[in-house]
Amino acid sequence: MDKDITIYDIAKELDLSPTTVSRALNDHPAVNKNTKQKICDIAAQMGYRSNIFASNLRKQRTNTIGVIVPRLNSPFMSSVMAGMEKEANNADYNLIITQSLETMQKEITNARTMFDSRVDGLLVSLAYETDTMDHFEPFISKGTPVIFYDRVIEHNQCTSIVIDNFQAAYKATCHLAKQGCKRILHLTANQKRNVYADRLKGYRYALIDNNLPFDESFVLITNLSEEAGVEAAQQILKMQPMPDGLFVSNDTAAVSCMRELQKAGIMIPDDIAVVGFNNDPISRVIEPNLTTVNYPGYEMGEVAVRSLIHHLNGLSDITITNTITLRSELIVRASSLRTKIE
Amino acid sequence: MDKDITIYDIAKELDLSPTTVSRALNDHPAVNKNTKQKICDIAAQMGYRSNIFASNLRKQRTNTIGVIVPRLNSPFMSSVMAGMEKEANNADYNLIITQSLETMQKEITNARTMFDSRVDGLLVSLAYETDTMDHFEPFISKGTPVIFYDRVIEHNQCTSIVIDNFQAAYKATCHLAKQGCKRILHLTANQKRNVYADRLKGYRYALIDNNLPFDESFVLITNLSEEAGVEAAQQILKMQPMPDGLFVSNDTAAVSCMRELQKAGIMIPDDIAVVGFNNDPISRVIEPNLTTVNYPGYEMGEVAVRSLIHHLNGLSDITITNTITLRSELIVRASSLRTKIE
DNA sequence: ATTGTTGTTGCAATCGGTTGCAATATAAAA
DNA sequence: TTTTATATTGCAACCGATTGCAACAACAAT
Repeated sequence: MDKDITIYDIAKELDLSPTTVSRALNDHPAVNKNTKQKICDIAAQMGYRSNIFASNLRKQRTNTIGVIVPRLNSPFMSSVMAGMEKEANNADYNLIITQSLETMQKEITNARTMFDSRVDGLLVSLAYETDTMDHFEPFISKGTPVIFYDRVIEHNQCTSIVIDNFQAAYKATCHLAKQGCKRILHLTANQKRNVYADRLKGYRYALIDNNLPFDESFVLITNLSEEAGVEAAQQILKMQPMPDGLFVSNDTAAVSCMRELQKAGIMIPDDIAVVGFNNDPISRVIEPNLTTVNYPGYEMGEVAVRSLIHHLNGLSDITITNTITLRSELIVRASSLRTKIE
Repeated sequence: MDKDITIYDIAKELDLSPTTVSRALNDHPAVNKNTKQKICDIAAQMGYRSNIFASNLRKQRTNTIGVIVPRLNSPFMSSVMAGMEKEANNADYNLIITQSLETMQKEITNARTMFDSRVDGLLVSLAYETDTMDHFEPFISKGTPVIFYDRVIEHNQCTSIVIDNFQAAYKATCHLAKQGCKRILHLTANQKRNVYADRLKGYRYALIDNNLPFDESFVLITNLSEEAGVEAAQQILKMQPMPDGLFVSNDTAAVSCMRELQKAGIMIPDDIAVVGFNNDPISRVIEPNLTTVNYPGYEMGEVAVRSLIHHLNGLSDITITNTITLRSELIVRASSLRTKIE
């Protein structure tokens, strides 16, 4: 197993040309059946493996998909990655994964790496901060497809894969209103990102439709970390009057906020009803169980990769498709259910 | 931005040879300072980017690390991935990630993919089922370094990166014994894997050292999924007498088991004290908070990549290093603390 | 016997960098 | 002035697979 076997070695062995060997191994129709069989047998026997660099160099295609993700270690994003990996693997594509850690700087560097790696396509979920698309232009102008998922942006050459954040937030807020909440606070993140902007909008429309006043001081913009949840709770405790409903843009912050409120003696859902977002495992563990929006991460990953590969194979065209919206649903649990009202 | 710029284009532009251009861009010492400067300037200006396939083809090196992981979507593994990505990115390496989904079949396919992709090194955490190492032999005999992390196996050419599972389990079990538990049940997984075999061993030694009898029916082998936790709870409820202590090999199963027990009216920790493993976020959310073993996933990922790259750069030799053991610690929380005993 | 068709194979160029060795220029030493 | 050392640069082969085009054989159609 010292030196690598090449098609030249196989060719010499069978007294054929490298051309024929190459064709045989790629199942080209213009090769005699017997010859093909013989070549494949010998190849297997000699332990041949194709040199993908030579192949890529020649074919100008890499069979590699680049993924830029804000953070790998969140339950939602790791589900997305798992779904992507499965689909990519099925279609014989490799995945190169990098994380932006929510900074635009790293996102730009990552994009550059992907570009240099000549990925066949790029899947991106934007960092909190990102406010320019310049780093994706090289892909566009080279014709490399770019698909945004979850944290997306409008671009006339790129498909976006999302859930209906407006709708989800609208329903979540309406649900709180139905439970009798009059002063609903919204804890969310950077408004540059569609997911948070849309949710805020959904929240506002729901307030209007339920004849509740909108109060700017009832919208807290944070990074939705565990700590942010705690801080939000401390702020809430100081409010006069306190909110009686809480709609948080992710479960991590919702849970840590709930716990901090509980520590201060607040009863959930009676004093404050809470709704989260994502349906992370913790939402089913916290007491009372957290009402949340189920967010199909795994499917989102699958769909993203599948769309990309379809496009690469010419089976569809993502420059035409604008947006793919996946179904999400409000899962009502005890954290927002006021039995007395029901 | 239509056609890619090559070193030939730059060469022509400056009336130099491609050789010199290549050398200049790689900061080769045998190139005149001024020439180098000029070349770099033009390259930047023309938007040149190196074709890594041509380069890899010639250099027989890929600057890519392969990672095989059982599942991407677990809090522990996604932390490991995050740590790996950070370190790899720092050192200008790419990561190709695949998941075995706990089957040996997929692990073998993945290894094959990695081999074909000619990764410079391989990081592996074994699937539950795996019981042969044949699929890693091609790497070994080609001199491609392989490092195992977490779910490891003894191999005289490979370094393993682990925590001291024996020690951790020993401490966890002793802790339960100190809390007055006399009948401690151990819920764990496939004994093919070091992590679970070592923990069982730690559990057994702890029983001995605390003068507690070992009972085979008190060791449940499962896949540690959420469902497995529920089933374990149902089994436990049927036991006569019931265990009064529970040491579970991960937090997911520990939590779902606890909840099922609580549903049946069991008081935790008074009727049954529980210890988990991993320090997942849910362990801090469940009521009562789960005592668990803190498991440095992020660091493990960092260390794995760092060791690999050091080896690749000749700064160390992983065929000499046998095992790198990271620190872990028992985090005592309410799920195992019996105040009356304290 | 001639032309056409189909099936199979090979030639040679190509993808874009890298590198051993030789060539040349320039400066320093004899 | 000649010799030797040093600094720069280029030639040409190479890495391994792919592919347009031509070549050739075998056989059918005319």
